[in-house]
Amino acid sequence: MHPIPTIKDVALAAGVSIGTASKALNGQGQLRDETRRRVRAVAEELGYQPNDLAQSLHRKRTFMVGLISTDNYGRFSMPLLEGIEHALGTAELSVFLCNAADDSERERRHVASLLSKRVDGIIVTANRTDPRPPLDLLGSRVPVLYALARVPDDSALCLVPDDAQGARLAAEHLVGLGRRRIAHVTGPRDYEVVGLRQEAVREVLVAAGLAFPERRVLSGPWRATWGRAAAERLLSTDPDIDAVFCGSDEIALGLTGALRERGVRVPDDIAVVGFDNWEIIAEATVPPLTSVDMRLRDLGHEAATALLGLIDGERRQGVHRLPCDLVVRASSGAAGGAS
Amino acid sequence: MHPIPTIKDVALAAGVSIGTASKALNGQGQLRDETRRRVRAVAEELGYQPNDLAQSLHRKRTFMVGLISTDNYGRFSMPLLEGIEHALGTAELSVFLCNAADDSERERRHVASLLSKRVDGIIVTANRTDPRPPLDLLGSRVPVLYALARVPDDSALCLVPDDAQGARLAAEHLVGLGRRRIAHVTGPRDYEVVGLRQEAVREVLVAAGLAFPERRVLSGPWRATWGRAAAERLLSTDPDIDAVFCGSDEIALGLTGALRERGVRVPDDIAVVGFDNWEIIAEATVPPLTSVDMRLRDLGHEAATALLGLIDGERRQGVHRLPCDLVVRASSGAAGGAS
DNA sequence: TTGTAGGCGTTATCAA
DNA sequence: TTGATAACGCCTACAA
Repeated sequence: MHPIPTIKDVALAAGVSIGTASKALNGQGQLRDETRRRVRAVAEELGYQPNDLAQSLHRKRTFMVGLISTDNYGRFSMPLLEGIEHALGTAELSVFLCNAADDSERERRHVASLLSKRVDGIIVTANRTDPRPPLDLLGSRVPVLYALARVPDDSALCLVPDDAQGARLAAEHLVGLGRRRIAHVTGPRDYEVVGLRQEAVREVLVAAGLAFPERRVLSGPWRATWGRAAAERLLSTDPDIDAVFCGSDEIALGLTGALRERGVRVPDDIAVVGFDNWEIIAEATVPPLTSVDMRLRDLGHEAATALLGLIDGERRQGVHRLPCDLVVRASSGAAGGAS
Repeated sequence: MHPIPTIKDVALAAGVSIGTASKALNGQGQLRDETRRRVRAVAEELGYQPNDLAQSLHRKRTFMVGLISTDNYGRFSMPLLEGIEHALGTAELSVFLCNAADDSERERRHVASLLSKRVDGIIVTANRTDPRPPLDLLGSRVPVLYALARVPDDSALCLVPDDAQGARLAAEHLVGLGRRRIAHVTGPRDYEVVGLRQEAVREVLVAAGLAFPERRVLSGPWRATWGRAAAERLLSTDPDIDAVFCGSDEIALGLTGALRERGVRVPDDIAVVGFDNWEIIAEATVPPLTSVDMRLRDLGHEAATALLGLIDGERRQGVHRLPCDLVVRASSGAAGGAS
């Protein structure tokens, strides 16, 4: 039994023709019950596994999709992957992993390979939602969906977190807790989300009749060290702030640590809210960090489901922004937040 | 051009037979140069992409491999994935992602699916190196390789980091810097690596004529909060220690933060070394953390390469332990470590 | 130098 | 109720 048994072997062993064996195994056509059972028994015994390649050749679907990621499996990819893989897995689709690592040449090669394999669709993921060039489909018409990524093309379907809404959640949370002088320590200005979130915060504060002067928006790298530096700066230039909304949990971790070392009590003196809800970081923070959750796993799930829709001929397009959650822990000083 | 062009379309458009077109495209057989060129030109123009499924059907290789991960894309998966995908990508192999999430039923289904697709091989990854049940191949003979995972089966090929050697690096580093009273704050005892590392540390200390009493080995969860708790415990029960080797960077982060808040200077009073070299964490630590690097990306690369070997008929087996690195930063107080 | 025919493993149509 | 036969898209002897 060295060679993998084919349907031919099954047919032979069961004493029927190939066609009959096929019907028996797929429950097609009219067969005597006994025949069907016999064929199936033989197949079982031989450990017969239908050859997907041959099947795909015949149907017009392969039940395979490509997943092209343009970042190096960063922190965001994982929950996204999980959601995608979960949704597709339940639909019995298989996923091809392709890491293009921002190299457009590799991306082309991956696309070519996927097309050769006749995947039913492609999902493109990135680690930032700023527009990227559309995937070059090499003339093909495969359905494509962008998750946590955006392209300038209006006919494309893109799923991204609703950063503005997430920021609003955070700001409203702090305002609702009575904080009046809120600072925003965020990432580099050339990230679209930095602008979106900042505007959202401003709207909330203005609506609450609170000030939000320029000096309370501090922009720097997405790192813990920047959080520390920002803490120093805030304490020296704007010592009366009572809350900080950070653009990432890393920043919040650094900031919180620096505040504590300076004797500032969190959340009593200054409440802190992060963004990303990266559990490891949020729970390593002291006290544990209230943070905005982009629900990337759900986004991945949604993306996969939407791709299935596209494959089935739906025509959705445009940029869809999925709502974020706020996960409340102790750092913001909300009642019961002592997680 | 709605339907994807096949070689038949190319042949037709080029005015040759299918066989001739095939030869022209693959550089087989004897053809007039002009014919070859013409066929290729037509193919190019039509955007012809050979159908991999059809090709795979009669070569005996699909150039696809399955990647089964049994953890939920944890932190270790990322570099591992990267290494694997990179190595296989350069070899023009495609990777099927399968997250079994420790559910043996899902694992079976994934294996069945992979076998149906006639993958050339399978890589199994986990997040801990304790023995797991061997993959049930459903009777098939596909080459399998375990990366960052181990099975009790001696004929299997498993690649894991050399935790003992890594721990030795850390211990020797500290001893070399003159530290004499070294504690080890590590993970749960039921992890194999916890025992391996602890033994390695002991050997190094004993060889250096240093004591390593039981009370200096503190075991708990792999989390920052445990690091904090351990710091308290050490300061109260064993206040004269001058170095701590932590079982993970998370633990080290928590421990270091707690030490600083207690007024202990790191590294002057107590040097700290972590394990994992998780950059985000190591650099969020104050001061930046010296840490053992398991070189997972290399391990992934190695794994993929080894799998290619198995596919080509090599017969490697057994557990191979790949050496770790020590990445020196400021927390251990080594000269020049002020990264 | 090129075309034909058979096969890779399956499914579906149509006779028998 | 079952068995040929023709695809699916491609490759490779072998024949012309």
